[in-house]
Amino acid sequence: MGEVRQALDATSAAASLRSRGLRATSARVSLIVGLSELGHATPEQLHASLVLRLPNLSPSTVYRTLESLAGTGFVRHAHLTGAVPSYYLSSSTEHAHLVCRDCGTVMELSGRQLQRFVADLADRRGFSADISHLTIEGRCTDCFDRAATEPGASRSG
Amino acid sequence: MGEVRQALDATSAAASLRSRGLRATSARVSLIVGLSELGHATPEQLHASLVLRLPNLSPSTVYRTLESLAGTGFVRHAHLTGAVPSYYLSSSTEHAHLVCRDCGTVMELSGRQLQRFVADLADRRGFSADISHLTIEGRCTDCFDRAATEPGASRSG
DNA sequence: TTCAATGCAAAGAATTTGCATACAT
DNA sequence: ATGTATGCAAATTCTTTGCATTGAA
Repeated sequence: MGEVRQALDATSAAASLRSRGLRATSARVSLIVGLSELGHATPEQLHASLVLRLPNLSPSTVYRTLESLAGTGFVRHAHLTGAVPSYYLSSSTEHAHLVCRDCGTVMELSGRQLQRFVADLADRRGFSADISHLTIEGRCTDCFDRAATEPGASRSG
Repeated sequence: MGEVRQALDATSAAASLRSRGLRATSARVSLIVGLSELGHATPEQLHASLVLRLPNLSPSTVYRTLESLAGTGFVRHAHLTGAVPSYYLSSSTEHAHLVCRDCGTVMELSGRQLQRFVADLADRRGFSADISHLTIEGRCTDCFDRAATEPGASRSG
């Protein structure tokens, strides 16, 4: 499920915040560190995770902080689970997401791997795709094989 | 915004319902006709549109009916606007959606046009993509050109 | 007649907002 | 000291559920 990307420590999280003109409060620093550990998380998931350490962290702070961080480009969101936005640190290079609908695994698809497709779309349709918002649902290798092996039972309904 | 696909008349909507073992109530028939006119719509949009003609159509009926129609494959949904599912008649062939984030136009991208990309994904990542859930955000030709012409102003603000 | 489908209203869940306080700068 | 960011609680919004009734078959 969660792949650790770059475990961001509190010190550099604070520095990043200040460099963007945001205050390095403990809630905010914890939120960034937590998000870097989780990889991708919805506001609720993030709050649930952080509240274990910060018992009086309020949901509204999580919502507001994520929005504020998204405003400065510090985090981005994609719609990995359909309804609710999942946030992730935007420090890595631009990428789309592959989401397995059976096991929930999230994989990244680099811009390079999408290059030809994006160019094709521009040529044929005149459409300039924003790949950082792109989520591709489907099945990962394991779940695909499993589904072929055990016909009838896949997972959650 | 809305492109008319195949305007489904009430008679054939009723017939389609019955052939799937569903009852052809007036609310349900209107919902299908309305959806075929709108092309893509969220439950709320659809209710707002239908309630003009059916003043006491309740939101819950729209939610329940869409779910029931989705269960029989009569409609599908995609996440065109991010948070909320947009429904559309699944009568046409499998396709993904291109959504312009500036003007909101929704275009279809046929499975054929995605073939190479999907094959690539399978080869390189072992990922079996479900293109009917695929939504690609970006800018259509017009909005792209407009953004280039009028720097600074992108959207209806 | 029978039971799926509906409308209504209440419940629930998720997110936003108002405001006094706390705390980073 | 200053004003951003926070916690709390209330308010909103969206969606689901319970239940008596309607109406398609």
